[in-house]
This record gives sequence, structure tokens and C-alpha cells, in this order.
Amino acid sequence: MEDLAHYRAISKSSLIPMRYQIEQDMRERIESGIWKPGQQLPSEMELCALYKVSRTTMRQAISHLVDEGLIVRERGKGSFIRDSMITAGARGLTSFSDEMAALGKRAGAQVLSIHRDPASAEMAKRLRIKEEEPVVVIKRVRYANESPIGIQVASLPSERFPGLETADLTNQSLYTYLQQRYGVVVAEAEEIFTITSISGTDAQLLMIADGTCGFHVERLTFDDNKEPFEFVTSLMRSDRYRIQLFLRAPRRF
Amino acid sequence: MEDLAHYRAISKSSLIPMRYQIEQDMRERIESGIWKPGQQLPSEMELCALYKVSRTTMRQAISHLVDEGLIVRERGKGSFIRDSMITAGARGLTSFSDEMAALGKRAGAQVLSIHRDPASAEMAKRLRIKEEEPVVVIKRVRYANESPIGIQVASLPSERFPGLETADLTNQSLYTYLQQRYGVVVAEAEEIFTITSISGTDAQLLMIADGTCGFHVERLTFDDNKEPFEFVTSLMRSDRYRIQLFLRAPRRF
DNA sequence: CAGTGGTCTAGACCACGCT
DNA sequence: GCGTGGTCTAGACCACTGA
Repeated sequence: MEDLAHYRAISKSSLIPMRYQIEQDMRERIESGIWKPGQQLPSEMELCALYKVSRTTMRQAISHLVDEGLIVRERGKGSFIRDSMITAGARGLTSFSDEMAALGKRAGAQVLSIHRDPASAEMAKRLRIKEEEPVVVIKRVRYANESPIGIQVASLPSERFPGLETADLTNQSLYTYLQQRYGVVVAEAEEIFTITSISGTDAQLLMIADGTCGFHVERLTFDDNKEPFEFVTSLMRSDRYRIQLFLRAPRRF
Repeated sequence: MEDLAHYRAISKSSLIPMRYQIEQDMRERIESGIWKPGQQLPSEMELCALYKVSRTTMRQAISHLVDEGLIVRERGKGSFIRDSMITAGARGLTSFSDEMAALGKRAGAQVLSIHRDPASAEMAKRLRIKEEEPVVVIKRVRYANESPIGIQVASLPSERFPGLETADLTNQSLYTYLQQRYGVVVAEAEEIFTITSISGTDAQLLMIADGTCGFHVERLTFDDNKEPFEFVTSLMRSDRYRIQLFLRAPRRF
């Protein structure tokens, strides 16, 4: 009973839809350990009463958390917090900083260069701008717990982000910066992973032997208007970085 | 108007929920090209009328297709078929055969060996069986358009799949076989991708130079009862295989 | 302004797991 | 039989887009 009091006030009048407020509250309960792995959740009807919403709304919130892999539901039995922790990356699009935080590591960055360049034909096509239009190119070495894990080169249209080349991205996530200064909302991304041999300066920066293989990642990021605003190529150390996926089959009958 | 007649009969009495029937019908319309990339869909109200369901049900079906990346919705404007084709793998859990089919390639397999072995401690833990309990180990070379693309070693609990070691998997998907013979429904999988150097027999089988790097994949597959039934390790040629992801950010406010 | 999708309600009936 | 989640209905109000 006393537990009741701890349920976050879900305000109907808020601009944020109730299903998202509930979703966030439940996510926090799981991540903070109030609800433990394997534990059974209150039933839908109980949750409806606790959050004071209809069952449809409650189910929408839960469904989202199921999609994220945080909750498992079983008909006739109940809903449960997933036992095995699903790793970052599986949970959807996040920044490098968030990804590291989820793994319990400190994210760091060393900015190697940041300058404006005219866009190549290929880059222009990807970012949907004109050829030769300036792009801001940011080259960073990424660290996890103070050891180098990858090299990222991000290109963003300069016209859309005036003054970006003066940003200090050493201790700040690029996405957080873009959101605060330009109001960009990161919504979607397409990533392609291949394998490449890392040599020369790149190998030195990552402190690995010349010719070691690593992940080569190409990523195109879109805002909530479906406009591409960033193209990133990354080289990631394969001994410190891996890809984990959580796949769910489309339901068949 | 004539278009109306082509809408698949959605039977309310069917065992299959309407939202899945509708989902499948729409998927087929998109994949068969009846609905073309970029094209606007009928509005929700129109679709409700066409499929004769309530708006809630209709929206559930559409939401699923949005999650799969087939449809994009924009408030105040409408729903549209996604222009850029999202690649296989992004759409969720599929068999190797389906994945190849989606890429327009013929999938093939050469079975190198198939036999029963006692489970190692690690394998037993993964498959949730007792140590030394027999597992069926299937080693196959996978082909795309007749050229080798990877080596897969799958281990399945023998007790659950008696006689599996006699299966002919040259021209048949393992999952299809498991479904037909044992009634297994593939529901979820966890995959981990790392990089490894491929040498010796493996390199020969894949027809690549000794020491070439490739993807090393570990995959644990679950049925619809959340029971793990298969553990697979794969070595994939990095020149013929790549990973494509489509990520969507959790909505923020 | 009319039309679109986004959110939400308060019911209903069903299929499944357990006891 | 009872409680669980799964599906479905027929409404309602809102926010956004574009003419």
C-alpha cells in the first residue's frame, strides 16, 4: 500500500502525453532497481488504477517497454521485468555518450579537428544539400574509461548549423549540443557495419598494431522531420567494441 | 472504387486477429508494388471503412508497419510508403534464407556434418539443459548465389528435437523444418557481432585468403515460450556480408 | 477551414495459465 | 473458476497541415 505513494504524479494537463509519462516512470523504476529483474509487475488493471488511466493507454505504455526489451508479457500469467539485461544498442538510437553510460563506462572525446569544407558530390547527396555547399567536419577520438575505442568523423551541413565549428565537444555529446543550440531532435538513423583494416595514423590514435581489423561504420542520422542532418564514418576497435542485437520475429500464424 | 474489390477479405471469425490479417495484407501491397514508395496511403478513416474495423484496430496494424520501417506517418499530412528501402535485418528476426530472399539472392547450404554430442558446461547453460545432455550439432556452409558467404554451427537440444540429426537441410531452412516437424515458433534472438581472423579449413571453405578478417556471430534463439532452443556461431565473409541497422530514437519531450 | 494523424476513454469478449 | 494478458469497438477531443 505504501508503495502507492511513490508512483509519479501523472498530470493529464501536461503537454506530454500520459502514455509517455507512464512509460518514463516505469523505465525509471526498472533502471533504478525499484522493480527488479524477473519480478512480476502489477496487473494491467492495477496499473490502470495506480496511474489513473484507461486500459488502452496503459497497454500502449507497456507495449513500448516490451518493444524496448525491458518487459516480457505472458498471457494468463502476468508481466515481468526481463531477467537478462539487454545491452545498449538494442534499445534503439542513442548517442555514444548514452551508450557508454548504459554500459557503466565514462565516455570521453578528444577533438582532433573541426573545420568547414565544401561538400563532395557523395556527401551532398546524402545530406540533401548542393555540391560544394560547406559542411562542418568534426573528427574526434572516442574514449571509454580513458582508453581509445574509436575514431569518428562527422559531417553536418554548415548552413543549418552556423557557428558549429566553434563548439567545444570535449565533454559534451554532439546531440545534446545540437538539441540545445539548434533545437534538433534526433529521430532515426541508418547504420552500415563492415570490416576494415586500420593502419597508419588511425592505428596510432587507437593504440593498436598497424593493420589490425576493426569495424567501419557509416551512419546517416535524421531529425524528426525526416531530414538527414549528419553523416558519420567511424572506425571502432574490435577488441573493445561489439555489436549486440535483440531481434523479435514478426508474429506468424 | 474498383480498387476496393482488391482488398483482401478480412475474416472476423478467423483465428488470426484482424490486426495481423490487415498488417499482412498491407505488407503484401507494399512488397508487391500495388502501393509504391513515396505514395500516400488512404487515410485512417478510409482504411477503417475498407477493412471494416475500428480505428483503434486499424491504427495498431499501421503502427506495426511503422515500427518495421515500411510506413512513415506525418500528422496533418498523411501516411506514406517509405521511399528508401530498408534493408533486410533491419526488419527483425528472419532466417538466413529469408534474409537472402529479401536481397534478391538464392540461399544455399552445404551440410558439412550433423551429429549428436554431449553439451559442454557453457552450451548447457545457454540452452538451459543439463551438462553432458546430448545436443545436435549442425555445421553448414552457407551460400548466396552459389558463392560461399559463411559457416554456421548450430547446436540444439537433442531431447527436444529427436531425430533431428537425420534431417536434410541442404535445400530447406532449419527454422521451417523445426516449425513443421516440431511445431517450434521462432520468436526472439540475441546476437553478438565481433571480428575474428579466419584461417585454416574455415578460410578454405569460404574461399578466402588465410588470416582474412570476418564477422564472428553468436546467436541465441528463443521460441514463443521464451525458451532458448538454438545456439549458433557463425563466421561470415566481410566482403560479402554486412550489417545494416535501422534505428529509431525513443521519443523525447 | 476541413482533413490528417495523436491521444484517450469505458466498456466488451476472448484465450490462456493456474489451482 | 478466476485472474492474466490479447483483441476489438464506437465514440471523443486535440494538434498539426495546407488550402
